[in-house]
Amino acid sequence: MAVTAKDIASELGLSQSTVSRILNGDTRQRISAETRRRVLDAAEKHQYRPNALASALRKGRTNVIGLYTNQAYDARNDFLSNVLAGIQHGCRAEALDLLLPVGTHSRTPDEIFRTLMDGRIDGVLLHTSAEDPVVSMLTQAGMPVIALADPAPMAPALPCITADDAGGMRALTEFLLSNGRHMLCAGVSGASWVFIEPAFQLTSVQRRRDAWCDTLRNADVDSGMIRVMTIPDEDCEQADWNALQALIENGPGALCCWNDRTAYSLLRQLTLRYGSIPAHLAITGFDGFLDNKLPAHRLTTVDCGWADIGCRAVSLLASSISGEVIPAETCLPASLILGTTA
Amino acid sequence: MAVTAKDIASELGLSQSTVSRILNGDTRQRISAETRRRVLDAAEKHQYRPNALASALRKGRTNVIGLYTNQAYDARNDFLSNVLAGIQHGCRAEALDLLLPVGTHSRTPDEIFRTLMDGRIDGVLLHTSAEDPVVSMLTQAGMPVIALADPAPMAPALPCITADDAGGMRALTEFLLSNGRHMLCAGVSGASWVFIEPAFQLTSVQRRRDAWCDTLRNADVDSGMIRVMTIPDEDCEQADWNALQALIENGPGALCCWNDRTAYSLLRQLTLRYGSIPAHLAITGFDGFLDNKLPAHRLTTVDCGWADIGCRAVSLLASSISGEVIPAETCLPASLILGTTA
DNA sequence: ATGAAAGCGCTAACAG
DNA sequence: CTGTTAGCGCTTTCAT
Repeated sequence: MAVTAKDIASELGLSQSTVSRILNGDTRQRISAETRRRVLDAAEKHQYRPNALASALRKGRTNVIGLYTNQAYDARNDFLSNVLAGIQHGCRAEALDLLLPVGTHSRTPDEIFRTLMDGRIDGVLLHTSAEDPVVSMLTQAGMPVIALADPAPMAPALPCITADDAGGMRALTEFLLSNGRHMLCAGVSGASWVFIEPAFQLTSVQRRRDAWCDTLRNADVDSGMIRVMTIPDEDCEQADWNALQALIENGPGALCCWNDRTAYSLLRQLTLRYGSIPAHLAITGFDGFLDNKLPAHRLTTVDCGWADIGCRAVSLLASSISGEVIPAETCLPASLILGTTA
Repeated sequence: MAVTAKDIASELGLSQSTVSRILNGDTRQRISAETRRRVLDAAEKHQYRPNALASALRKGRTNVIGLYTNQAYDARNDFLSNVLAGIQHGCRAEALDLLLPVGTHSRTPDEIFRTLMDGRIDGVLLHTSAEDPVVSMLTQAGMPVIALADPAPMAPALPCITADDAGGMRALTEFLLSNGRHMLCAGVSGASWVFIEPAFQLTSVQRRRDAWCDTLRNADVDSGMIRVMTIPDEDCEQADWNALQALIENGPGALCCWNDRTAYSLLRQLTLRYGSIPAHLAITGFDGFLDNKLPAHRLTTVDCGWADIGCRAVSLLASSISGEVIPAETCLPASLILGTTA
């Protein structure tokens, strides 16, 4: 059985509250150097460690935050892996621990809400869709919350941390217009500009698409050559390949995928269908998830710094927990990664 | 402020314990259907959720387990990513949540031990070196523990879960001998057999190396052609390339890397030095971490099912927590993955 | 400078 | 069938 403050107190003939006071380094009251030493020694000797549960119950503060995502955790999920690594980093800086309440997908919103609100955590990092009822339940209950990556349009009050979708996409598109494969340079007409996005709508998707369209229009690209193509999910296997094929075989073009996962699936499909990536195509992604094993190609993409975002999210949440007012949106810069696909 | 059982009790004119009893579904005592209904309704109405801290404090059971690793969590760490995914899965099955105590690297063993023993967790999954003092501190303190992947030679009592290192390596080596690139077939003499392992010694490394050596000797491979090469870390950049080059340019050979990470680094180095992977070489790894983006090669390796191991580890830990005796070692099968590198 | 006491919210033994 | 009581281990007034 673990040794308690009470044990130490009775061994030393002191009251438990005195022991607690000393061990907490309470500076407001004066304590005799003598007693302090005795208590500290005894604590050391018995390997005393305060019970975090009791302390948290009393203080109403656990120093644990939770991560709630509606995605199944999966080693293949680069986004989650990267963000999680950053969160861990941030937790260390803030002296917080991280609780991963599991099975949060595949349970009812109500159950999830209960799990999240059972007193074990001080705040929650959210990565879920805007329609997720859990979000509003949490905010209504007053749980400190930071949304990761996507501002929730339905809950404008929800603070969030994002990558600079617009800035990153602008940089990427300007690169394509000025320095990309020569067939695409601003002067060249006849090049097709295709933006590939998923059927589900996220704020980040919209922001990227809009920045892309705007940048092209500002560069006087013929709007007849600009096209947004929707795929059901994130995988280009499901794309409308009749349309895509027509575009591809018609001449030079840029296939701008809304994120890296879609870009990789596009590269895969092109390789399968054409034997290799047609040289007159520029393919780009967005996220900065580079292959760390055997890169057959280095994707041209935008580094969102997802790990930094995870880390920063924790520090924001910590501020929120301690009652500070935090900005509605914190947007971190995104930077271009020049690969070989554009 | 959250609504408590006491609130509900006073609203209904009942005692708090009655409320608690009903909400816990205590079946030992009979409760009037009438009261039950009233309590349940009130709980529902007020969105009552029991405080997990108070409950845990009282019961001495938190239903949370911890993961302690001496590695820094990193999105690039395939092992951790895979195991973590499996752990999450296992936690769901056991109705446990997972606490990631952070900064466990970069703190003193004593601090880590304190963090792990502060009452928040019922058991710990370990992934660390055998010499880590935290391990013996935990076992001595009676904390239920399962070691992941590597049996700790110093603490034979420590239950662990492993992949079948020997079986997997045997299957892999036999494949090389019988079906691999034809220059290596059993009949062909003059082929070099190199096992590449790290300077640090783990049980899994030894088991793999021994199974490899044994299988070759049993196949009557000239022991003069068998060689174990040590690299400082896991990266082949640091290998003795003079020796390696001599072997490679001397004729056909198999370069058997102790794990996938080393194998990928070897493939990278070979590509850098020779322009491509020399056709007369067979390269193999061990782990089953395949590239999910743009595989330039598909590594021939052994699937250890790390996610399954993570999942199973949780179920073992759950048994251990509830007092059951669990086997010293649980070894899960490993299976061959036939790629293009051997 | 230290002690006594109240209580965080819950469970579980014991009464009745 | 339900209420009373006694804690779990800690923090935090309020006394002394």
